[in-house]
Amino acid sequence: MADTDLLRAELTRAAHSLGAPADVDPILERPRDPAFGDWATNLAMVLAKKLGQKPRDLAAAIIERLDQSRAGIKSAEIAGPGFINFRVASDVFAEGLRGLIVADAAYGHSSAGESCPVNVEFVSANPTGPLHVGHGRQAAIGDAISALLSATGWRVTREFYYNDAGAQIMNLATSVQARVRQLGGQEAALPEGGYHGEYIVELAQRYIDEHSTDSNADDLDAVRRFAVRELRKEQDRDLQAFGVKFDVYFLESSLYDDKRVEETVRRLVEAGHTYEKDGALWLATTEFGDDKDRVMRKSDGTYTYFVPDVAYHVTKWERGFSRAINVQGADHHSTVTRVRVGLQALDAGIPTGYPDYVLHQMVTVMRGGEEVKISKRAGSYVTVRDLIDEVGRDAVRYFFLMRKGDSQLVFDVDVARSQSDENPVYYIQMAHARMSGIFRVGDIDSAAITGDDVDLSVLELPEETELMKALLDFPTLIAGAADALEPHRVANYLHDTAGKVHLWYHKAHVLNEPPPIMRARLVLARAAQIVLRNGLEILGISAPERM
RNA sequence: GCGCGCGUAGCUCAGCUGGAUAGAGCGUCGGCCUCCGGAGCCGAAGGUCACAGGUUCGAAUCCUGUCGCGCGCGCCA
Repeated sequence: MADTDLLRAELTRAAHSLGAPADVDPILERPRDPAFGDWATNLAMVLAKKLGQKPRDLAAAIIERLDQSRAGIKSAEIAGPGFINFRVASDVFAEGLRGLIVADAAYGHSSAGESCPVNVEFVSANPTGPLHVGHGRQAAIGDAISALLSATGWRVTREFYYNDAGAQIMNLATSVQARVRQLGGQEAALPEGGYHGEYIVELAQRYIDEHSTDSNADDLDAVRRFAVRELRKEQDRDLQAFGVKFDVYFLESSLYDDKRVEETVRRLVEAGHTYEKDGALWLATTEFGDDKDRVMRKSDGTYTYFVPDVAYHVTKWERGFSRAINVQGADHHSTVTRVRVGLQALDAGIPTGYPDYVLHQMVTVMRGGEEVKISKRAGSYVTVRDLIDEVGRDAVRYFFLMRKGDSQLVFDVDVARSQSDENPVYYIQMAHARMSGIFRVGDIDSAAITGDDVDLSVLELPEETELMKALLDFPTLIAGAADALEPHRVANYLHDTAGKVHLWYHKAHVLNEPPPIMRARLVLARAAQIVLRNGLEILGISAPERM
């Protein structure tokens, strides 16, 4: 139903009749300057060389062969070095708006994913402390990617992987144990590389309160179970406050319980890519492009983290996820090669690029013009909870999503918490609230607006045309953002579109205008409201009716 | 040293997978409140797209090199 399909088909037909290869795929884009028209194509320039003609001559020939009414355009002009600029027939806009309103909550959605299962793993924090800002960025990005994939027809499973089995968990347990003993008045040093955050002391105190028979924390296993359980609860609370829900929580420890780790080692050995050296078992990852071989089983008999990671991804594959996406901080990028290589070494028919990775760069938190590095509770890092408490869920989400993942992000707390025009998230929400306000003040049921029997050709202001174009671009934008796994495109689109909404709102009154004008503008207001709401929905940000 | 990412306005960043005169917000300067909410709108100034080559009709975008910043490079996760 894309409004460009007809035009593209006509262009293809015209190009073929001029001798273009069978696989021509005309590209249509919005000209930078709206004065050039509604759509432009570089088709003539692309074909000029192949057909041995001058671009402008070719453009003229293409236009001549175009059935303009069938293509849904009212004019086609040659410009510059050989662009063809089009103006669409006004009923194309009208039909687009009506279709938008009928689709309502489904507008922008598609069935491109054909209900294929996809696993999106994100956050995956160790249960050794509160979630930090990096986890926050992952949570926002992972959740938005999941929403984008759902909207484009994929069957999404949001998954959280708990590293609850490794050495760092023992580290946590002994850290808490030391704090318990300190609280009991004993000399007890934190272990090497132990956790220093204030939250460890809090955990120790609660352990004492709840375990009167073990006031010296001699039962290290009990301490471990207690600490992991409490920290998982705390992480769950933070994620809930952030509005993120997971479908599956996968425990690393279960891979040991189910013997999947050993099974994976066995299969790797069987596949013939392993060898023993210095008392350890190695995987020859260099055979698959890694820069050095990796240890699988240490000389002390335990496994490196890499083995359960591979075993874990085997379960994703075996659970039927032909597509898997991992959202991680760039500080983990070395695992990308290793996991993929490990899967390849199994010779199990898993594709080379499995799983997909979306890596995001580091986050810097600024307050008062200075970098914030310390959270009192967590010690060496700022927590997600700190940010949510200070600036609110919507602003935190937006700020984590407004930038491309692969550039570093500066989170300016002062801007995020300001309730003014400095703050882009309020700007977008305000645009939505304004559209809602029109219906509220006019006492009109927005859901009853259909656009049927309304003459939309009276929407003639340039601000109205620009707004309509933006609204009709939404499905393409969503498809592109989902395809590229780049939710920041949605954030930027919404900010841009909100600007067009404000502009129009300022320029054109809706209520108390002559009935034909008012009815047409109500349709536009309804369409804008739907697009803003659907876009915010994908980002996990609320769309308030009033602010 | 090697690998990955980044370098665009004073600051924070977009730039739709190679297109037309380089875009936004903030900041600076100057305007607009009988109004469906001013949490808004309009205008101005501000650029060697890090640098040097290359590819082609056409490069911020692709390739090579140099410089700078971040992250990673363990029988840690």
